[in-house]
Amino acid sequence: MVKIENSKRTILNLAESLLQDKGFNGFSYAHIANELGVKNAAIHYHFATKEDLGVAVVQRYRERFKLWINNSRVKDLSHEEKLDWFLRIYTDFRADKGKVCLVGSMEAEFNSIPEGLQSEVQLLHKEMLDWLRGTLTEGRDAGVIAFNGEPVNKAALIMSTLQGGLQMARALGSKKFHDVVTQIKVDLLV
Amino acid sequence: MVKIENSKRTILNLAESLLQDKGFNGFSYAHIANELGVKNAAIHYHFATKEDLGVAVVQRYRERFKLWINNSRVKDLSHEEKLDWFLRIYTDFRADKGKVCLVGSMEAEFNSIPEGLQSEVQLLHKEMLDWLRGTLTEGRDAGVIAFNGEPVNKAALIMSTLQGGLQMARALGSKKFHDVVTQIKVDLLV
DNA sequence: CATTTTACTTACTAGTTAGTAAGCTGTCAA
DNA sequence: TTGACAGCTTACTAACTAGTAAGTAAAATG
Repeated sequence: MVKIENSKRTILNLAESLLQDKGFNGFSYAHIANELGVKNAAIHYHFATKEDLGVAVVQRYRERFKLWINNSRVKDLSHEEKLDWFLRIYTDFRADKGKVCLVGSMEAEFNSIPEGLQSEVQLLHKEMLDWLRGTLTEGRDAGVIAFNGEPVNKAALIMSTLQGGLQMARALGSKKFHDVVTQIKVDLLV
Repeated sequence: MVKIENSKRTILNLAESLLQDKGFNGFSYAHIANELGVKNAAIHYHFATKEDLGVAVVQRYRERFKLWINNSRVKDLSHEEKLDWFLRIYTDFRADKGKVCLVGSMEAEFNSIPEGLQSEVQLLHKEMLDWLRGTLTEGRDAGVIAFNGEPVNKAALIMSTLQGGLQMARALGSKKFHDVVTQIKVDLLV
């Protein structure tokens, strides 16, 4: 028996990757089991249902996001740097690796995923929007970024743009995503 | 035998609706067959494979878009009205009906759909981007809209925003999508 | 009227899906 | 050293998946 170190985390990592890659309806327990060299029952041992697995992936992501934004490495950045940090998550960890946002992937097939998962996605989306809204408000008050309209709407616009942009990058290449990020910044220049 | 009038078109309509609702991996031939009150073999008679069906849906959509933009009802609109027409497609026919864009739905699960379908999605996305880029260029030249940066990038941003915005509307309600459209317009005001 | 074609149905297949029940084995604590 | 438990495997199920082959009834065609 080849012992896999920290199986639960390994399964979560793989599930997260598959979610961003193929969507919730695009992967199966068999995919995960094969990749890990175990039987599908081993996955069910850690996560009784596929809904449980999906929920666990999103919950972990939510906790990670909360940790990041409350960590001094991000908290103590300037307003501009905070925005750059947020945009870099999308470019470095997603667009350049052909992945899409967890939120986007699951909202696209929102009506064909379990209810518990829908709720988690809702919460994650709200939390990210909330942080972005706050950062935009502070940045504009400090005079380092500029935009018309309500911060809450601008935050929704930027998150939607990044979400849709990652999907566009799938079909039209990651260069297109970088162009979109460039335009987001152009639209925020003082 | 209850004869269904124009079955092929009825199947395409239902498939298009299901694609926007649940994604390519989220519906089956059985769903369509049940809804139409026929057997799944009847669907295979019209569309041999699921890939064929998906491709036909996107091709029809591409032709429809081409017809629209070349029709005088759209062609002869003012620059502002053209943009409004484009945004209204998303609000009236998608957000307010809980649907997402065909392009967005299939790009989110791009890596788990057949190749022939990927190509069609690519073409549709390019064609829509191209029209939007042209419209933005003309509008700015005419002085009725304003934005910084390249029209090609602004077009990519707006389409990404709409695509991501529809998905956000799924989880957070269609009011949020209207807010995003408002912000798009705010960002284009002279 | 005979024949072909259209639009199906019936009946099936092989593969995949999430999920389960029971058994096995190495580790660790008492 | 015994027993509990974690972490699996083996072996299975029922439901669903896309897809197929053969047959049928009605309409179109010649």
